[in-house]
Formats: sequence, structure tokens, C-alpha cells
Amino acid sequence: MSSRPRLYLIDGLSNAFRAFYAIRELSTSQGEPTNAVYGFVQMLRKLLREENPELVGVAWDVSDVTVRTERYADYKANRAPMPEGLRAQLPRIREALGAFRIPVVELAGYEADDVLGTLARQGAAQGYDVVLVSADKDLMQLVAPGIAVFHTGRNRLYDEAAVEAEWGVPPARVADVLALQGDSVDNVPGVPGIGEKGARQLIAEHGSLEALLANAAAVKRKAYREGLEQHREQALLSKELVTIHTELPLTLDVAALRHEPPDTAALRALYGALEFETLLAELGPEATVESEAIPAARELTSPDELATLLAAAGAELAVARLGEEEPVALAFAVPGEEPRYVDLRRDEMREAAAARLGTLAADPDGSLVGHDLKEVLRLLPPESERPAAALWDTMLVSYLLRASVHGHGLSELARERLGYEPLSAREAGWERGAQPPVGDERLARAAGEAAVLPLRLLEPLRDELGTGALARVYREIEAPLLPVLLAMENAGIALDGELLRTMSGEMEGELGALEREAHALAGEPFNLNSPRQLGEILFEKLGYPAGRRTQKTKRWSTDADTLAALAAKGFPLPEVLLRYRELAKLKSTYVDALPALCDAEGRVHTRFQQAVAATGRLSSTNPNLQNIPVRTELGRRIRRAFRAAPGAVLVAADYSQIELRVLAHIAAEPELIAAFQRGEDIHRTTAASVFGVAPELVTSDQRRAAKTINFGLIYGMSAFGLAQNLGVETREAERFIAAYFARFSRVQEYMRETLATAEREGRVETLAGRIRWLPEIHSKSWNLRENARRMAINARIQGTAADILKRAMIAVDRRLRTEQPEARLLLTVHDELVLEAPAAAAAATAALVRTEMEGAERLAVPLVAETGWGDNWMAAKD
DNA sequence: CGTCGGTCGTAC
DNA sequence: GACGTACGACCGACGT
Repeated sequence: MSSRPRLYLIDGLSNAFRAFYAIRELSTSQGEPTNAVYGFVQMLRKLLREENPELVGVAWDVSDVTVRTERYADYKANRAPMPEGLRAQLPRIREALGAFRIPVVELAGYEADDVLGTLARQGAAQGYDVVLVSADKDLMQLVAPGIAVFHTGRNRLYDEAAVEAEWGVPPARVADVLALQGDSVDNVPGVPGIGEKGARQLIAEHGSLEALLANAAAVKRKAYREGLEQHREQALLSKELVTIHTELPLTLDVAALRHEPPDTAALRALYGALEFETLLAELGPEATVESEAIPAARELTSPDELATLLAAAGAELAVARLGEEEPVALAFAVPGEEPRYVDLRRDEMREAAAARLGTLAADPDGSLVGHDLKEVLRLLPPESERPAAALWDTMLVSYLLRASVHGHGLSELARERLGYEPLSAREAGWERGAQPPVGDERLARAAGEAAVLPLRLLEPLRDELGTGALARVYREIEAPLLPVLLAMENAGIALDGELLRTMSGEMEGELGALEREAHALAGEPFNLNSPRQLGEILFEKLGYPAGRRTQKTKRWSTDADTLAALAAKGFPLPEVLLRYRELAKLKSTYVDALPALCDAEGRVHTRFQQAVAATGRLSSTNPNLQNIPVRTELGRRIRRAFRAAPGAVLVAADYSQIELRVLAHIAAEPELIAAFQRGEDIHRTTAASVFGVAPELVTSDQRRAAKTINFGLIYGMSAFGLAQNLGVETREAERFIAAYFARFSRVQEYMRETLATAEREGRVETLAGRIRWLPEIHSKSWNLRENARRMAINARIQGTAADILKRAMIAVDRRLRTEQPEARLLLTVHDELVLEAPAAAAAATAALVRTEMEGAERLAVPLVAETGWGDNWMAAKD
């Protein structure tokens, strides 16, 4: 054994292939295939454990277009496409390499073999013992003094002697043999009639391919001689194809390849996700030791101390708020220093802290780091300027990286990314809603964690965010949107509490009457709000014709569809129940709930959740102002309770058909684009196509059906679903869909392409590059897989529309502040913005909003926004 | 008494 | 089984 340092270079793809075929089928409970990842990881672990090399790296093929395909277009043309089950695992293998901290080397235009050859030559020249780890025999040609091949399939190390013993020629002539015999898998032609045995013998005899060709006439065997004479050029081309390049423009980066201990937190996350229980157990119990303990924060009790700390802070400063409803403390952390905190319940500190926070936010050269910065910045006065400092919100970055994969709370991220277990709310002193007292040690420790964890999380999160499209989504959309949302929440919207309370009384009376009527019809009292009791009354006591059962508990279904079907058959009770349900729903969810949430000025302040919806939409909670009724007359009365302040109006602006316009653009469907460009009624146009009539002859039923089809497309609806919805036979619905795709064929193409991408990459993207992960696209469960397919189709459309509205909001807010400073955004409802403006500025504000909404993105179709205003939300939409 | 899953219904 | 994204009220089972 030599004592030279060792460099192990792993052929990534060939080992992935080998693992895929060598390990029996394995998958997670969700159906994600894992056998190739498992085999690859076991290979890595064995290699690292047994060899413990000084340097280690992996070569990976970047693309299918290489110097070889340029030279010979048919190269690898016969090769079957990579099995889906394997392709789906490649991202996980890359993830595993990241967790093992093994760098990946790739060079566009070359195959991994060429990268390996180049690095191996350089390594050997620099005095390393190089071992190439591959399951591919082609690499044997690289074996030389200082370079060996470890064949993963045969589990054997090949040095020069071993290669010669097996091939009958020295390593330098292996390429000649391969060229002669050809390779049907890679479509290397070789010389017809010469196989493995013949090739070895001929090269051994003549020394090289060139010498053999020069001497072809002397070859005794007729078949060989004629083959060589007739396929001379082809043999030389074959040699070119099989010869590995060793002169690529790459430099062996010894520092990058240095073997480092794995990132156990990342490994744990990977093993956990892939359900590799034994490997997980081997990592040992989840310990906090790997992440450095976080010291308790020191309390600052005088405004002067606070000023000194913040004056000395560098560019990156983390801030955290403790206390959910009532602010309790504000914590600060700077790299390399102990964290500090201010208790906001100390009168003299509350103002000082808010003022300092304001100064930090206003610094255009500064950078505020935090988790859920909207909650931190809420401590500033409601009418503050938009922050000038860069905002690095770990919650939002995590959301962009893994929307819908998991939650984005600080504790969850600390556990997953840092292997750090933060204090629970109880441990931090928040037992039974009570706050920790001033000066409490538990508060100091919680404050330390709250500020330091975002600081530690930022680096890995920002690394993963990269500098591509997703980073742009953060920089151009999510980060600038945050202060806009905060201002909207702070503004709130005025409610007519009087009107709601009047309605509540009226509804109370009617609900009582309906309840008595229902009890009488049922012949006994029961709880009308209990689906379970209601089901028993309807289908057991009264013996109504059996309907559906619920999915999870197999009880009688009593939903509106079921009740409506019974009502249509002439039964009296369901009719009563439907009216009761409508009233009870609106009363409890809106009429009674909303006034209770008003502030002293009669305004309600929702919270817009920026890191929840899987597609990139916003959501609204506490109260949810994105599902205020509009369909029924009673619902519209509730909407009229949302009012403008005295002297002001509410301005409402809606995108017209934004999702169908996005679909037309992404699918590049010429017929759809043309219809939008002509400003047609899109449902009417669709109906004309599907039903084969002139647009002016479309009936209202046909138009309604077309509208259902259009929405169904966006949601990935099936023929069955469409039939249910339209109340027609499935065969009929299938004909509608076929007619639609015949006219709008690029839409069908869009569906195909989207599904292909989802299956290939396990994710889809919006126009802006926002990602939705779809691990279940490979599930063995039909149900989960079909769900994932519908999500794929919908996410690009819904997500793109969300990106557009967010951009519009940022632009509207920016312009209002200079041009209409008295006007302000209040609400956003997926394709709608609601603003409040002085009555005199209503038209100008509406025009400004319309311009910014319509110009938020350039699509192949025009974006159209419709605006209106009035003294309440309902009136504004007329 | 609180938590949580299930069912139902509101919006886009 | 069959239509995407949310939030939340109410019921009722279960645990403290």
C-alpha cells in the first residue's frame, strides 16, 4: 500500500443506475420510490467508512447534448429513456450528496466519464492515488499508475494488472477494443462481425486499432478482414466516441473535494422523509449538541443601553417579537455577540424599543433578519413609512423553498434545519395563556432563541434560495409585499355594527321558527346543527330514500346537494333545513362574529397569511375576509356592512377572468388568445365551440355549461366531475371535453406538458418561478397520485395569477403613496383589491389601480381590471 | 375543560 | 374516487 493521499471520484449516474436495478423495489408510505437512493446511500456509507478517503467528489452528467452527440447524432440514440422510477429519485440522490457534503462536479457538453478522466489525470499528476468508483466498464481505459477503478457491480478494484488480465490488453488499449466491438446500448457502431472476443484478440495481436486497420489485409479470418476493410471510418469514429476526454477545461479543486463529516441534520431530514428507519436509528437520538447551545438573552433595561447596542450592530441584525397578541418582548441578535432583549411591558422601554426598531427599518443600508417580520414590524406605529432596510424573513424564504411540504414555524425550521429543539411555550413560561413575569429567566432564554435561530437559519436558507428565479420571487414579490400587507392589516375596514346587530335579531327569530318547524316535521326535537342526528332523523326515523354516506365515518351524508335532491322529490323537511343551514351559517360565521372583532373605531383588522397557501395565494384569518358572502341576497346584505369611513368611498377592482387568461398565455393557445384579444365573453365563445353554434345563438344553459367547463379545466376536473356538476351523463360530458380540446388543442398540450414536468421533476413552477412540490405524483395510491396531478395542473395557473396580483399590490401601494396619499389598500381577495379613498379622489384612485393591475405582467393576452366605487363593498362592485 | 378530526359551507 | 386554494363554525369523541 502506498501512503499517498487518496482521491475517490464517483460516477454518479452509473452508480444510481446500478443501485436502482440491484435493490428490490422500495418506496415510502406515500409511494415515493426510494430503492436507488437507498442503494446509492449504502454505497457511499460503505466507501466513506471503509476507505475514509482524503478527497472525494461525484461527477454528474448535466445534459444530453455533448461533444459526442455533436460529432455523431445517433450516439446513445437507441438508449431507452431512463425509467421514471429512477428519474424521480435523482433529486433525492443529489440531496443525499449534499447531506454527505460531497461536492458534485459537472461540465455542460461533456459526460461524467470525461469529467472523471480529466480529474483523475490531474489527481494522479499531483501525487494522489485516484480511485474511480463506477459500475461502468468504459472507465477501465483510464487505469494507469496512480489511477484505479473500483467496479461497484463486481465489488472489485482494478489496477493495471487486473485490467490486462481481464481484457487481454493494457488499459490504454481498452478504448480500441471497445471501438471495435461497438456498443449497442450507446449506439456505438463498431465493426460488424467483430464481437468482444474478436476485438480483444485483434487488438492484443496488432497493438492498436490504427495498426490493425493499416494491417487489415493481413487478417486471416475473412469476416473480420472484410468488416475492417468496409467499416474503416466507422471504426475510427467509434474510437472517438468511446475514448474518454481527459483534457477538459476543469481544475481539480482540492479544497472543495476535501472529505468532511456529513451534515447530520440534513441526513436525518432525508432519512426521515424517505423512511429509512435503520439508517435514522444509526444516527442516534436527535441531539441538540450538533447545534451550538443558544445563550439566554441579556435584558436591556435602559434606553441608553439599547441605543449603544444598536449603534454598534453591523449590517445584519436579527429581531424577534415575543408575545402573540400582546407584545411582551423584543429580542435582538448580532453574529458573534450574546443576544439581548427588551421587555415591552416596561413603560420606559416600550417606546424606546419601537423608536429604535423604526430607525433600523428606515436604514436603506441595513438588513433586518427575522422570522415572521410582519409581526415584528407591527410594533411600529400604524402609519409608519415602508421599511427601507432589506428584509430577510426566514419564514418567507422557507415558504418559497418548500411551500406545501411542511409548516414554516420557527421551531419546525430549527428542528429540521439545525437539529435544535427550541423551548416549548410552556418551558418559556407561557403556561395557560399567562405570560412569564418581567425579568424571568425563561423569558431570557426564549428571547435568545427567538433572535438567534433566524440568524442561524438565514445562511442555509439563503444558500438554497440561490440567485435564480426563486430568489427574484423573494426580492421582487414576497419581501416588498410584506410591508404592504402590514399596512393593510393596520388600516382595517369599517363595519356597520348597527346593521349586523339588526340582522342578527331578525335571523334569530327566523331560525327559531325554522327549528320549531323542523322538529314538528321530524316528530321529535333534535339538534339541527348536528349532521349525525339529522342523518338519523332523515334516513332512519323518516325513512327517506337512502343517500350517500360520508367518506371517513360512513355516516349519512346531509350536505346541501343531498338535501336539495330530497327537496326536489317533494319532501318538506329538507327544504326547511336548507334555509336553516343558510341562516345559521351566515349568522354564526359573519353576522355575530364580525362585530365582536371590531376595534374602538368600528374597524376589523384581518391578518393576511403570507406563508400558508400551497400555490402562493394569500389567506386571511381572524377574521377571514376572503370568504364574505356574495351569492345570496342575505349574503349581499352582509357585504353591505363593510363600509367606507365618513367622507370616503370603497374602491373595488377585479381582474376579469385572470385564471383563464393565464391559461391562455401559458398554454399559448391561439384560439383562446385571439378571443381575449377581441374582448369576447369567454364563456360564450367556449359554448359556441363546444356546442357548435354561432356565438349569438348560445343559450344561457349552454353558456353556464361552458363556464363550468372552463372552471373545471383550471381545477383538473374529470368528465365524471363535470357530469355531476352539469347534471348530465358522463358520456355527454366526455363529448363536451373532446369538443373543447378539438378547438383548443394547446390547452390539452399544456396539461400533458405540465404532468410530464411534474413526473420528471416532482414539481411545477409558476411563470415567475414559484415552485410547488408534488412528491405524491409518484404515489402508488391512485387517489394520492390523481390528487397530485390535479394540483400540478391547477398550481401553475392559480399560482401565476397570485404572483400577478401580488405584483399589482406592490405597484399600487407604491404609486398611491406619492400620488394619492390619502387612499390606501384595505383588502385583497385573490383577484380583487379593495381600497379606501377620499370621495373626491375615487375616480383617480380607481384609474390608478386599474392601470397598475392591468400592467402588472405582460402576457400574450391583455389583463383587464374592472373598477367601481361606493359607500359600501357591495355598492363598489356594481 | 381543552384538543382534534370530521362534516359542512363560504369565498375565489 | 371523481374539482383546485383557503378559513372557520359546530359536533362529538377523547384525554386531562
